[in-house]
Amino acid sequence: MAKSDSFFISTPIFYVNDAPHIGHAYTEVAADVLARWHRQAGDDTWLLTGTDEHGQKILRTATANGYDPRAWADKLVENAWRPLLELVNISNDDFIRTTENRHEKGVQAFLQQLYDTGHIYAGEFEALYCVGCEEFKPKNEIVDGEGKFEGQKVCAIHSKPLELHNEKNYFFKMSAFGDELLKLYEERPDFVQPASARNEVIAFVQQGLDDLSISRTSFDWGIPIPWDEAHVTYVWFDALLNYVTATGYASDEANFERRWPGIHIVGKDILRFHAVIWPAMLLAAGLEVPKHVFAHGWLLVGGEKMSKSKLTGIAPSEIVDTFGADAFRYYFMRAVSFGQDGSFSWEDLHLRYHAELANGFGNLASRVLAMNAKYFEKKMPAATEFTEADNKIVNLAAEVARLADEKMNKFAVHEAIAEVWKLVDTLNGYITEQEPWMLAKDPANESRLATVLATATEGLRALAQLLSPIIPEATAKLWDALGVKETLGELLDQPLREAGEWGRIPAGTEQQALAVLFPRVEQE
RNA sequence: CGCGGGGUGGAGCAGUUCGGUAGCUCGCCGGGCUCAUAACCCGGAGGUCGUAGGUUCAAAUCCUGCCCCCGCAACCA
Repeated sequence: MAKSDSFFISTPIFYVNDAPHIGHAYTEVAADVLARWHRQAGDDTWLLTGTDEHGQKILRTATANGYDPRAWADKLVENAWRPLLELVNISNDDFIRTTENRHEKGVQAFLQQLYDTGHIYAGEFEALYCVGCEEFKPKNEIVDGEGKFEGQKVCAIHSKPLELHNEKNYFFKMSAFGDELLKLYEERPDFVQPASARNEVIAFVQQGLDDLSISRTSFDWGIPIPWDEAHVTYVWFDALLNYVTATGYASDEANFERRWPGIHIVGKDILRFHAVIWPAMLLAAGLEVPKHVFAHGWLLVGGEKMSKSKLTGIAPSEIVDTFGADAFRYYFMRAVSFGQDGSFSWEDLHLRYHAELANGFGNLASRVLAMNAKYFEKKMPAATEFTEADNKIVNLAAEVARLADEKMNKFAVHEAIAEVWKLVDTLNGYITEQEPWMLAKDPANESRLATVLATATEGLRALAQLLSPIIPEATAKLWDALGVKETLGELLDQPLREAGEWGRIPAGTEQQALAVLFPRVEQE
């Protein structure tokens, strides 16, 4: 069992052939925010992401473009996927590609183990196969063709004719694990989250599980089955194993011990693979199942799922170029209930950016630092006696830090942010009520003025800490402006769960000018 | 009888697990303030919680029927 403070979290590995859109970036950001939160809270954190590069479709696209598949994947990884991570500031600790040696060796070791222990058998398989799905179709996904495909059987998903394939396949005896899986869902209600996803998975498994064909012979772009090299491994079986091959399965026992089991953040479309097939594979191998599988929702545009054919697919750079990576991260984490579908619109983005980031947080930082500069020569004022109003801020900061951590632990990212934002709003109100500009008019009030501004400045410090997992760029700027690097250290080293501790900035600390954190963006 | 999500003031959402004065953000109206990114603060108007029944002292929340929207079937998290 991994140590209790181990926090290994993964995104799905992305199919290299896809064009990155805001949905991919959304998944990455969600996992990244959770990872940054836990990392900064002091947990032994590891964020994994990567790419899925095998399979018939990739082979076909590569060939069609005049590349060999490996070079094709290289190109896409470097031109599309790694840049996506940089664009939205993903702090991944590792990036695994399924074509890497460490992965292929691990997959083969896993297969061999399952084969040796009788979980894999050779079978003759003849069934209707969908090239689009890269799989033989179960009865319920085969429908009668219409129009030009009249009289043929077509795939319910792709609406294209199925091909009758007959091949020797190796099968994973997944059918044997139905009861164990149901027991797992029962005993660990938080294994699959949110609850709607769990219900779906349970209903699916209750229908009974078939064995899973895990090898292919019709093409060779994949990982060879170790005992029969005429076969390559089915892409999903291959891809799912990335979570363990990346953390040392069959290669680095100590590291594997330290990281596994992990937490998987997935899109709801690939929930079954992660909540059914994957744990069954692990159970067969005698390994621990994941801690959690969390399925997030879709981003909808104009009330519908994004679609390239309807031109609603949006490249993350379109947003980042205008509003910045922080705004991208903040917006999707705040505006969408994590686990549910969320709607995206430029209007809403524009609105929230200004109301919450620019007017709320950015302006708060700006007004406080401006007053420190104006009334205390750019130095941290020395607080003296606290009034009830000051104490309310102190208590709220501690409360908010506690609740935000609680919410983050439950994957309720949107609620955690809402908690922290209470401090932003309350501080803005506090300043208005305390009227430091009035106090400044009479030298007799100097000590009160210092206490008010010191309180507000400590509030900014707490906010910088609490928000750095979500908006790392802006909070880093704020940290610099607070001038606390020498006394408190780097922002990313600030213990998150103690963000509410007060009086940490020494009086007299020299502050720097603060650049506008969230510049206003003209409506197009 | 395929599976799933959803219908709450103008917009977007929370609340539905364990029934008990309907809440948040934006927008709108009025006022305050001037430190600040024409920002900030306070107050107000606006909803029979899709619909028809049922259970209950009490239902957005539980039960039943119905209507509507959306997703899974699209190279797409």
